[in-house]
Amino acid sequence: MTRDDEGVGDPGASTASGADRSLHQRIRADLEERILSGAWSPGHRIPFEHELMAQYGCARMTVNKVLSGLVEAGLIERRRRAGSFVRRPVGQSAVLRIPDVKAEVLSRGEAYRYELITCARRKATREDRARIAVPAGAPVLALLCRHVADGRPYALEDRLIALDAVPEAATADFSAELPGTWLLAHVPWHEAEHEITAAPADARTAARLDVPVGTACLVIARRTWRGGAPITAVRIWYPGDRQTLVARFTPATAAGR
Amino acid sequence: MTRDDEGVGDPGASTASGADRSLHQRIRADLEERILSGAWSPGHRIPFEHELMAQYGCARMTVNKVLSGLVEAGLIERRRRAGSFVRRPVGQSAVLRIPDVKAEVLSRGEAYRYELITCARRKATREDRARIAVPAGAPVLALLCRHVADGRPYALEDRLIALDAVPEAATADFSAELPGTWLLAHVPWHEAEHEITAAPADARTAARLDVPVGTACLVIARRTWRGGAPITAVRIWYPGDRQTLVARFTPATAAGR
DNA sequence: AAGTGGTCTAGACCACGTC
DNA sequence: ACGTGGTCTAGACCACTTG
Repeated sequence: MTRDDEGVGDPGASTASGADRSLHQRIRADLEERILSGAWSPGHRIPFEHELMAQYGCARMTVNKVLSGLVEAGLIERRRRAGSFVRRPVGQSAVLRIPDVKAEVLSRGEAYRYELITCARRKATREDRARIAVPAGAPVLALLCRHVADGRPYALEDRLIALDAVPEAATADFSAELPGTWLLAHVPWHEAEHEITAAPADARTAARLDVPVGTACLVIARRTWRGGAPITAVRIWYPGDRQTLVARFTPATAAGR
Repeated sequence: MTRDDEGVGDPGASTASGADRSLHQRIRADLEERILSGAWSPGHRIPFEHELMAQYGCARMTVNKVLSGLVEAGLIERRRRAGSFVRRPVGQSAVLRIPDVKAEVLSRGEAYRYELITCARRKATREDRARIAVPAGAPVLALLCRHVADGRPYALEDRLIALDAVPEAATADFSAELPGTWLLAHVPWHEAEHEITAAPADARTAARLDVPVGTACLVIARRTWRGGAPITAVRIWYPGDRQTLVARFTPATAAGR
């Protein structure tokens, strides 16, 4: 009756790894291992709920919780009457984490410094409004700042903040605090869009980054909204030879978890 | 006793949006809406399970399923005795989806063509082994191919395949089928790493992409493993002025969902 | 038509952390 | 110590889908 009188469904439970976790966690780990190791390849039919019940000697709700979790994680899909099947990994798509600049530099073991170059309040120009969708004439804060690693320019940050959405930004001291950090603390975002592209450094950008004109740069543009209203738009220029974005992941992280 | 005799917890259920979904889906949508809209800001304490039970007139397991789902989605965190709280959005980090080249081109509404330029089987050179960690002397397949959109070179793909791991690749016809697609169908990957960088096009690459030498290119390098064994390493060069990677997401997608 | 998953209930005991 | 979440049970009815 209890889950302890069944040994069949608990392969390797006597080893350290299977100990002292909850039953549904052990079942989930078992199934995930089979899927991620390839033992159950995409399309493979997972045992029915009643079979897993018998194997692990537990109630149906318990295996159901596990299988629902695997669906939410994108590892399997379920069809009534047919069964549960291992999902094919998501196309060629992938997921990439972009750390913030300061954390990035510090994690490379280099000294970090930040410099505010310009900070101007103005009514949004036509050019501004192409970057951040505020109404005509709405006030924006335009920031230009430089991230410095071990004394060398590391990245250039060019940011607009919609002051209607974030009026407190007008009085914030961005020479002391990173704009990104300040915004995150004061205005949680709810939607964001990233655009990554390669572009040659124009004369002004090249001078500020201390690289030759035309140097291939990685440009990351991020725009964030809160409830549909634009908050900020930022472009970060990285000289291409110094910066790479790296991501490591498994299908589980890519598919939904 | 049943869930129908309670009106309090079901705001807006009479509208079309709340109809005919399961109870836990409606509860989840309710809570997610409050969180993502900012009505419940980060740190806010969500009602206790027993409160939600009363509000929605349902069993504890039902609200528990909802709250567990929100944890898995990274939207809340729960502490015994203390309660459930809205999570702070993940740092400056972000998530980016990289679609595969063919889907990318077709989604832009352009005609897609693919050309195999070279396909060579060889023992891994020192240079190959810097890209793909196979044993010395192990056989690899080296492919070079071009993706063409509306008749113009769109991207250059430079790929190595470990033949020890994927012997069937030796006999595959890569002039007919995209290597990436073929691999995905024959060898599901389990770990992958991406590296994104900007680099100037060297003479040979520039010629094959039909751009001036030195053009800033976006280079995406992807390596995949199966159970720790390398399968393939690929570099895709995109002329920077034609290609941008775009990602749109909410904290839920970034945090773990 | 049969069997699958989808959903829900009304209990229960336990572990843990805050009070 | 108390109340929270964590987990689990042994049922139940329903909807869908496939054979």
